[in-house]
Amino acid sequence: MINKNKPFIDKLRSSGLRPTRQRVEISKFLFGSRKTFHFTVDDLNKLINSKRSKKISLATLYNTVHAFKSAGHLQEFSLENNISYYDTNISSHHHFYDSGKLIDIKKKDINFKKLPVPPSGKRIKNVEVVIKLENIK
Amino acid sequence: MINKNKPFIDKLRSSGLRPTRQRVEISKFLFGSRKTFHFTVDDLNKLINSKRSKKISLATLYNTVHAFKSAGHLQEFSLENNISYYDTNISSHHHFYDSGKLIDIKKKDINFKKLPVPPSGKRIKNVEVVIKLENIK
DNA sequence: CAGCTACTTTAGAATAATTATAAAGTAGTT
DNA sequence: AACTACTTTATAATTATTCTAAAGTAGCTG
Repeated sequence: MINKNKPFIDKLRSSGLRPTRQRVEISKFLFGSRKTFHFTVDDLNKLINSKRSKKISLATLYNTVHAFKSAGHLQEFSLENNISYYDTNISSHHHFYDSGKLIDIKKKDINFKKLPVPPSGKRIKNVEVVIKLENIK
Repeated sequence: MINKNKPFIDKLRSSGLRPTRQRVEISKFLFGSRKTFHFTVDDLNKLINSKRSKKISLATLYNTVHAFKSAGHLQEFSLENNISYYDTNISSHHHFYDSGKLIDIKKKDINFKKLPVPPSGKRIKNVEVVIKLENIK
């Protein structure tokens, strides 16, 4: 019973975060399924707080998402609408982007024939590809 | 004398925009040099309005930048900080991104060996690559 | 060129995502 | 059980952007 939360508690502990009720709940929500997904803090607020009697404050959602990002459990990115999107898929991969919606592209589905040399003193941290789509009329 | 503004006036007219004093000034600032660059509306505000007695209002800067974007004279994109960046280089190209700064990568410096097939009914509008850099320690 | 009309500019208010604040609560240690 | 540092929370503050509506202007048209 209490064991059901163990992996989430461990994940928090190993990231230097105390396993509070709120963090465990958010953790389960974000990492409890094999499926990865994209979300905004507003999504998270609606999805987590609609089904629970004890609401988690927006500030805590922000705090926790930032903590997870710093710990490397989430990837952040921003689209044209200037809202932060988060991705529970932290393996290197790419995206289709079509009218506000994101679709994952597996890393192996994009290969480079040629990449530029970074400026001196710098090295490549990661490569992000966004393929914008439009309707075929 | 008045001719100096002709190319900017023409550019505005051909985009269906009336050549107002404000638009011509902004146009000269953005497109008056051979060098392309990246900027935010806040940058534009500081750079344009610091050197002029007749200030251009922020609302006009936003309006004009949006109009130029719609006309295809500017490219918009967003980074992690949820601010809109604009690029006066509208040819297809890519970017290095390093601690808030952007460096252009020529299109020819990135080639793909493999790209994914878009979902049905959709086609690729464009492909944007951002290469994040880090310091070599 | 006077007058008209639709398009522009503008100051300021409104909005929305995010961050800051500081008081109350809690985890983990002693 | 008590203590302390870390957390949560409601709320205020901040910031980029958009909206509003009134005043100004460009480009006809007669």
